[in-house]
Amino acid sequence: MTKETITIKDIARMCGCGVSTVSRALNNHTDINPDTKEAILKCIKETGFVPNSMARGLKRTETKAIAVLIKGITNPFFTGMIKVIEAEVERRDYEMILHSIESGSDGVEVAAELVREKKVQGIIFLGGRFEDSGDDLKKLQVPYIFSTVGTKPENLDKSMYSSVAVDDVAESYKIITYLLEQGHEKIAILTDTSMRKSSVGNLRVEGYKKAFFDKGKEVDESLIFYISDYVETDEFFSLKNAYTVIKEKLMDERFAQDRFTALFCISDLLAIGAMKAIREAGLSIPGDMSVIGFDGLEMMDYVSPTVTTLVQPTALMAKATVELLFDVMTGQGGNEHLVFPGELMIKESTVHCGDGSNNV
Amino acid sequence: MTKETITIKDIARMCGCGVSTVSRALNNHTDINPDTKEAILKCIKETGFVPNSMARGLKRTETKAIAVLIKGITNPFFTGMIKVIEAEVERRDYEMILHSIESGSDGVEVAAELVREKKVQGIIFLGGRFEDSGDDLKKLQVPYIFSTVGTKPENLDKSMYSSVAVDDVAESYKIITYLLEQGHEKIAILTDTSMRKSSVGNLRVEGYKKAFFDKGKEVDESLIFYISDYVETDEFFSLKNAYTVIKEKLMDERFAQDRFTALFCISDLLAIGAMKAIREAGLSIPGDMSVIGFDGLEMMDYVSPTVTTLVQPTALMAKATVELLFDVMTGQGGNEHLVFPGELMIKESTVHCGDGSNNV
DNA sequence: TTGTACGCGTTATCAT
DNA sequence: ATGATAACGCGTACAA
Repeated sequence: MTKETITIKDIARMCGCGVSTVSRALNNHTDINPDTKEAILKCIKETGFVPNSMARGLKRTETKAIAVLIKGITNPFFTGMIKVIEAEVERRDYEMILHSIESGSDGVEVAAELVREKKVQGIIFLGGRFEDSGDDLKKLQVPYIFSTVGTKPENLDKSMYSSVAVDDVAESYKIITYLLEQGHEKIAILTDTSMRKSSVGNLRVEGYKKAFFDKGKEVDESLIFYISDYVETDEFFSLKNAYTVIKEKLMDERFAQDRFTALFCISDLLAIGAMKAIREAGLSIPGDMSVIGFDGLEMMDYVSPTVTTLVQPTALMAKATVELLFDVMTGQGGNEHLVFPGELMIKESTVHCGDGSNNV
Repeated sequence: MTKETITIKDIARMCGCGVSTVSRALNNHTDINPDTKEAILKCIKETGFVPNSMARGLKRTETKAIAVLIKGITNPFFTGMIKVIEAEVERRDYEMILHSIESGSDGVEVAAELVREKKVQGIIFLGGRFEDSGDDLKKLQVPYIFSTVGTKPENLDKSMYSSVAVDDVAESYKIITYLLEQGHEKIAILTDTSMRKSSVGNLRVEGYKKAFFDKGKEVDESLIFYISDYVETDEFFSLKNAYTVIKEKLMDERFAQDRFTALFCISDLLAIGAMKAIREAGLSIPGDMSVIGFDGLEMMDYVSPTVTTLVQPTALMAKATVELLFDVMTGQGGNEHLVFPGELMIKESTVHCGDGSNNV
């Protein structure tokens, strides 16, 4: 029952050779007689011997492993990317160590620990915020890449890391321009927080303002809804938060003549939450209110009405993330910053302003 | 820049003591002067020293780590549980090694590897199928628990493992009974596959049949929709699959007089997909068709109409999973099989048969 | 209570 | 091409 742990020494003894020869066979070294190698490998297979990775890691400088640090594991947007990343990493015969980062921490400490303890060769940060992590990141001894992270570290040269993302400002600009061209004037944006300088949310707010500016329109700051003003949580991107905020907004303005006619939510999940509040206020989508999300979750095409959203090419981005990281790891290339184009998928939740309103 | 790796020796030298004293301080040994211990811990904190887990694992028989093997990481139902499990494991000062299992494999081999290489002390299987894994599981040297896994291993005594789940048969029975009492007679069920004997799907089909039987009604086998009959994929629980199957079913039966009036989808995701197909067929929910899901995803309360679903107490189940595993690991208790009660949350998607139909 | 020295299983260096 | 041996960083007898 209790299989005695079999070591490299046992193999050596059984094969009548030294441990170093066995090690050579294990690690595909060239300086070994093919015949002895074959004999050893055969013996290994028979005994079912597997090298102890602890001992291996203790001695080896490098392990074939990378780490993926995900902030927000409940977000379908990220889990969708994990699947692709996992496949890509496995294809390269590397191990992927997956770690979920609790809200509050940025995970750089976890990353450092992973480098120290598990000797991972590279790190993928999936989501999260890193504006204040420059100094900690500098201590990281391995290449790292920010994938779909809007908040790059300040205080850190761009040549020190790689990144893969969409252009948040430009894509947001695209969205708002579309709404403006549909005749919407009072366009609200639901974003996370104004507290951090360079969050994804603020980048998208930047695009929002830019679009207004370029059309020669003024921005109504009161139409920028910050979730952090209403709820006390780190998990901004929740259905409930969006619901709560929009509910309150619509109560305030319900009887105002000039309610906003379009709402851009900076994530699809927020859009789902917001839409419930809009419906409960007795407003029809898109008749009374156009809604746009961001991410391109599969789900947006399955709810009713289907939701216009900016689709991020997640599969491509995930692939590029792994490819870029490995290129840097193997020295085949330097750090790069890849920007992928999003695509605005027009669905049922948006119409020309005034169209389809429910006053039949 | 390049922070030289700091070891226990460095700490010993800096504190003017031997390595064993440092080790004692690290591992909360009793035979150490509280003062020296404090001084050492202070020094450790200042230097940011962290013991190398590889070296530690090489020496130690046991590592404070458990593994969580998740099948279907894109499923919000599971990721929601991960968060709780993670917190609970951390609270016990253990490391949680998270591994996503690709579809096709049951992950038992991965588990064995984790035991061998990472020396994990216990394993949580989150989702998946294990009917044919009995023999492989027997070789596992550590306690393991199936959490929200409907397909327990055959050919393996129940005292060999623990489990946490709802009673799939009973909860399904509850759902169908409710529909029958609402006057529905032709009730369809959308399930995954008939190929495996004891899948979650088949357990729920069993409850479905039982409910009919107990009401003295006959089961119409043609109303049991198996996704595997229509799509060739391992990922049965996808929006798209549900959509495809129900779309086809409604095309077939659209003009039949006796279309089914209620649909029970064995997961909430399937319900979302199915509802799109139902809407596209020109049918109203719940007017023409009542729909019920299973799992209790938060999202079900945010779509329109809100969807009646059987809520699984995920937080409780996740906590119980960790607690039970640790009890077995520490020898504080034997293997157990916990069954949690689900709760049928009635929402807008279900009505009494005939009520609210759209022939105004 | 504390320090010294050895061993955990593997890889890398060196001699042969 | 091969084998002996020294590390890797830590835990722990054992000695003091």
